[in-house]
Amino acid sequence: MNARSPSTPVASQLQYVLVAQRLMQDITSGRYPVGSLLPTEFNLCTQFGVSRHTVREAIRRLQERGLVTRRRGIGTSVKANRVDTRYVQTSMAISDLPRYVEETRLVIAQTEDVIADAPLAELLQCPPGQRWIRVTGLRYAGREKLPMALSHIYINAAYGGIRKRIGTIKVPVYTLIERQYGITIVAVEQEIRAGIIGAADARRLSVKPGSAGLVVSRRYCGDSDSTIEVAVNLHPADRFSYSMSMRLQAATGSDA
Amino acid sequence: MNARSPSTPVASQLQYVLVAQRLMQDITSGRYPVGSLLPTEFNLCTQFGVSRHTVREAIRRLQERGLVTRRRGIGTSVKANRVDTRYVQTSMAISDLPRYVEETRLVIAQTEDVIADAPLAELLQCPPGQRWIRVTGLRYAGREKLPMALSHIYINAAYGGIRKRIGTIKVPVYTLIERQYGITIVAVEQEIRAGIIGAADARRLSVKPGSAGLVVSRRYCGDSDSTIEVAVNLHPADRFSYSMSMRLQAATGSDA
DNA sequence: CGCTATTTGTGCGTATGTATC
DNA sequence: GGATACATACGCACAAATAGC
Repeated sequence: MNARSPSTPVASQLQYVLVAQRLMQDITSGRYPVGSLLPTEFNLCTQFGVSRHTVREAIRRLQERGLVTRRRGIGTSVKANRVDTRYVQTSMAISDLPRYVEETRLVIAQTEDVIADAPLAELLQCPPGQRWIRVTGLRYAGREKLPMALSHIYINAAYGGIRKRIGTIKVPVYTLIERQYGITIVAVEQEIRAGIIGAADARRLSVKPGSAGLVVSRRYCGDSDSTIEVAVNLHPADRFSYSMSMRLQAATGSDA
Repeated sequence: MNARSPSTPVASQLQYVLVAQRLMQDITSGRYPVGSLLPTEFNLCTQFGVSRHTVREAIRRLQERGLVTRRRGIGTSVKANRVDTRYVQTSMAISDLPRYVEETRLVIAQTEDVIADAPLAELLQCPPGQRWIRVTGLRYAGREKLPMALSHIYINAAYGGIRKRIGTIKVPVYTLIERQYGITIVAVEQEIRAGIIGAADARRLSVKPGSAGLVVSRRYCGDSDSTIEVAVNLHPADRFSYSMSMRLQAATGSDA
């Protein structure tokens, strides 16, 4: 179709893209060194023969990539001469830690004391023989009839005081612990894997035995990596998916 | 939890910030639920008594925060109703994705042109009928004999120039595109779900048909949410789990 | 100190292009 | 083809921050 050389980028007919590309070239080539000022917007307008709106849209792209900063009354200064993916911080919004709990309700089926045997100690990352409380229940989303998950929540026996409050209010268990014992969850480790739902769990979840499920295990850590709570949720495959998005964080122009 | 209380004084007199705040409130409050469409730009103009330019600037802020996506001819749809949580992912950011690829090798089985039908267009978030390139292959970790994933990579036909280079070097496909076409991946959306591995896929992965698998779909977005690449990986449940850790971060809260 | 010129930031109006239904 | 809705692009005016006189 078009005999363009393989290394040539597709030509965009968009004015502001063209201007942005030209400026990026001029920055990477060293025509506008790091620390120097770009020509003024008005200057670029006449230079490229486009409106100020277009120039600003082009510079906005440079700014989003962390190449320049703009300061009112000063101008647009070059901050970097290449898009550096190493230090570009990716902030991500996890869709559901608090929201997940707020919009679902946990119906508790069972609460029992357990002593951590070897495999459980592995999961909880605690020495074997420790006492824990295991809460088992079904989690429902909104007014859905079918449960979205079968939950097993393990609580360190040291925080057993919250036992009676679980399920009574729409607050995550770890928040209950944080409030009552004045501690803070410092980190969360999460593992997601797939699994087959066995006969017993399938009956509780109202799915066919042998169907696929998503197992989400979360470990809530306090100071010095101590395990405060571990939640294991088994989701039927067709009732839950885990999604998240990561965005490039635009460098804030403030050179604080 | 930095929800703005109604009594909080509004520090900014900027029109587009005010409009953006109002819209964010209406999204988080559920007036505009996730999946619904925002009023049209023209509609918002009359509603807030501002110009379209201002409305667009406000919506741009929502877009930068990952709250909405805009599609020409359709409208502005709500993607999420919460800007941020207390937790920020530390272990697996965009910067770590390249490493994942470097430590694995992709053996390509097939490369073909496809036209996006309705379901594929949904996955790729593109209009139906568009041309894409689909690369199918098996991904191996280290020197393992058994593949860790069956990969389907969809590449926008506009970036077909990288076709021959895939698999030849240990670099992610999206990096190839970024380099050759001078564009930047601005966001990544990821979805994880469970599924049953069918007969054909099971044979390629050397697993028993009907066993469980983890499906990880990643969508790499360029500017204005355009889809540049989509990668769908099907992992046998016993060969892969997705883990990450989040550490508490001081609430950003900075709306500035 | 105030004043002015410069430069980016905000905001308005309008027109046209393009994708979707 | 027409209606709708976002995308691009032009123009203009004024505000706010800065630097220099």
